[in-house]
Amino acid sequence: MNIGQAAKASGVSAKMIRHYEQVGLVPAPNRTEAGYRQYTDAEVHTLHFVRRSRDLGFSIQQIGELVGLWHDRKRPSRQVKALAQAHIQELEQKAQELLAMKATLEHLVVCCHGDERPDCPILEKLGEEDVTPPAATGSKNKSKGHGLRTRRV
Amino acid sequence: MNIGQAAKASGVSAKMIRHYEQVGLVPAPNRTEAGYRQYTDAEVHTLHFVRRSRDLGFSIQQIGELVGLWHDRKRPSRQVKALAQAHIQELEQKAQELLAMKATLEHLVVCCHGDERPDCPILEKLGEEDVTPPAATGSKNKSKGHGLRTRRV
DNA sequence: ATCGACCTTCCCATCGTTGGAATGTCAAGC
DNA sequence: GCTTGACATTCCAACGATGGGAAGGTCGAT
Repeated sequence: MNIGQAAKASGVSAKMIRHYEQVGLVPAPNRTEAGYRQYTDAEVHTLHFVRRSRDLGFSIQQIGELVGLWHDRKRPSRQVKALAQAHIQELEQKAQELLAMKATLEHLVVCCHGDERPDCPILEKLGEEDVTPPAATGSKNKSKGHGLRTRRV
Repeated sequence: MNIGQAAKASGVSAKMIRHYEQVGLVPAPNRTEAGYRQYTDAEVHTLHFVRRSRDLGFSIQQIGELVGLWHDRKRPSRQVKALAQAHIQELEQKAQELLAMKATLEHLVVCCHGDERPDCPILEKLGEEDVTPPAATGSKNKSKGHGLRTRRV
């Protein structure tokens, strides 16, 4: 299987397959004499696994761990579960941050009549003091870490 | 005001102030003979505005528009409101995507006993067919655009 | 004069993904 | 055979926002 077919079969673009190989997320496949990558079904399967992990928002590094655990038949399921649960926490936190922003913005938006007149409470509030006064989520977690971005498909 | 003071006063790091200037988000301030940037209160105010917009998850480009509207005394508030509402939509969509991932993952996690035994439904499901079967959010919106990431503070 | 705190510009890294350019290879048609 | 088009290869750069650091200039105070 060439990289193009592997891409179609796995749902990972050829570009990304090469990238994943380069960063060591997946092992380098065999090559033809001309240098073309040749993928076995097992390798495509791994790529598919990676793709679905990515769809769940795992970072490359986390996926690396998942793939490692996946290939290790003796891993304790505890490890996998812990990884997944930690990720659930991240997802929850990110979502709450976004929703907090949304709430703040909605709070501003309802004050703005949104017509042809120039006076706009949204801009005024943004220009004045602290936005986000209403009900901080309690935890002072302002999320420092890596971005946790959603797929762009 | 030097850039350091402006940074403290506005909540935008000196690094980012220079960056914003470079990408044209804020105008270049006057300089001393030695080349030091000098910020007026009005400029610091603009930086503060930028900072708070950033806190609400607006992209650089959107903030550019907001700043433009902010400085234009005659803008119709309708424009601002529309911009804000569009952003609310983005935030909502992103949050829902994250929560959908979370739901899927939780669905996998409850199936895993998470002990010392190696069999793990999480990995099995990831390795098999389509994850995310339970209740797609209806909209096929897989969010293509720019990342919409949360601040790292 | 010298020290430390500040400023300047420039380059690099992150994270995941995509784009392009320049070049090489394969399989098919004429 | 030879051309053509669809593939493949590599390398280099970009996005978004931010941080880190080097190498050097400037300020204020002792």
